Amino acid sequence: MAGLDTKERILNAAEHFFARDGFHNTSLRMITGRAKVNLAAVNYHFGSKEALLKEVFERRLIPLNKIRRENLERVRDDARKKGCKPNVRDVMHAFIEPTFHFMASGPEAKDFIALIGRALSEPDDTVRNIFIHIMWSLFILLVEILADALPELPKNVLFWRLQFSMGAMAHTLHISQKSFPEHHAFMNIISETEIDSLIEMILKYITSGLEAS
Amino acid sequence: MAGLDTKERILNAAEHFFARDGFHNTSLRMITGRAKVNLAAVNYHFGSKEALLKEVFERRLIPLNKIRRENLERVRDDARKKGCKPNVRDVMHAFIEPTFHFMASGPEAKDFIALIGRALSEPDDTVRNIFIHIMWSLFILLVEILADALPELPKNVLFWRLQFSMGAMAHTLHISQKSFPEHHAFMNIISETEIDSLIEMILKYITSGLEAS
DNA sequence: GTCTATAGATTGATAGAC
DNA sequence: GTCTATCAATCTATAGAC
Repeated sequence: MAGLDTKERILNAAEHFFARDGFHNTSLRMITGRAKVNLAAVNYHFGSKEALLKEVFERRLIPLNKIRRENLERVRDDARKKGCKPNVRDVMHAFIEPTFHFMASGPEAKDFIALIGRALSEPDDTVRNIFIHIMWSLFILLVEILADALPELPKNVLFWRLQFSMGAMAHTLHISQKSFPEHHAFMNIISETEIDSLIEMILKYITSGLEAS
Repeated sequence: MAGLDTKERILNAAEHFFARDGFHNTSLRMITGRAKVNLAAVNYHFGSKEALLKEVFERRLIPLNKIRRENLERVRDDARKKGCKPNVRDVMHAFIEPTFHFMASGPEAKDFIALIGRALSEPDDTVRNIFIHIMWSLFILLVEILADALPELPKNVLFWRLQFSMGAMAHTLHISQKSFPEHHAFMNIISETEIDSLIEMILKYITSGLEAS
């Protein structure tokens, strides 16, 4: 954190605590303490705690969603060129892969991944609304392409299966940082799982669930 | 809330706010205000805010898990009698159905369901640890029976697929009380979905994902 | 831009009268 | 068991010196 400027140090520290303890359970003093900046610096640079949270999300999600959108549009356009339906596995891969690979890109990335893994289920609507607002248009694009890929599936069934998939995804991102009680054999399994095989496993699971007869 | 005694009124009010706003974002004053009891009554009857949370969980989870355990053991014993493997769908039905049907049992039940739908992904470990401690032995039983049902599946793959299923389930319980941005057609789909068809949909999705080749 | 100091509000918990 | 009153700690946010 040495060479970074104040704003970035605050963002990194906030990301860490928001991910580990949640938004309301993190105080500005914890953040400024870890970032080694003055307490007043948060309000000087960001205006409020909530505006800080918004920037924590946007710093990572805007570039990440740009990649996801490009991936999704490519899958859709390729299918159109070939005159066939998009492949469900390809669609979900386009959506999922950037997030999971970002997770493996470094230790600070893990903080953020744990945060978005829980964003949909945050208790109060502060976090949830900021997250959904950023994600919504991309989610609609995903729904539309999946509807092309699974034209025979009733819309409400597609909606629910996509929600199941979002839940599976969010929970997976979330627990990648958590521990389990007792010294159970499963504990090691998590840490030993490589990121590529995890992507492979969740893609197979989700694709199978989405395509169920 | 009129005829109920103080302790039960506090439990109901706490359940409501813990589910809606989360543990740390709920104050004892909110709880006692809704329950129409004195502020000091919480510490008199429960000892602390955290002990109150524990009782909120236990009041519903202990009877619910008793049913789930009986269901699971019945599925396992039936399969043993017949000398065949347990059926994956039957196993997951035994685990899932009591929760979803409890959800439909009344308006207060919805508060609790939203709470456990988020328990696994709560920001801080207060809520999560209490929940996991109550659920752990049942979860292990579920894992063991599923391992019998899917003997050819590597243990780490089974573990992850079960985690995906838990995520799907938790997210589904959680969003059953939430709204989505904009007036999107999907909004109506949620509220119109009947509980039995929701159970059917999630069972089909999860079973298909667990059994994927 | 960074600091100290503090305002102003809210919190969980408790003491003690009734 | 229920009440009032209050403590001690915490929080976000800001004012003002440097």
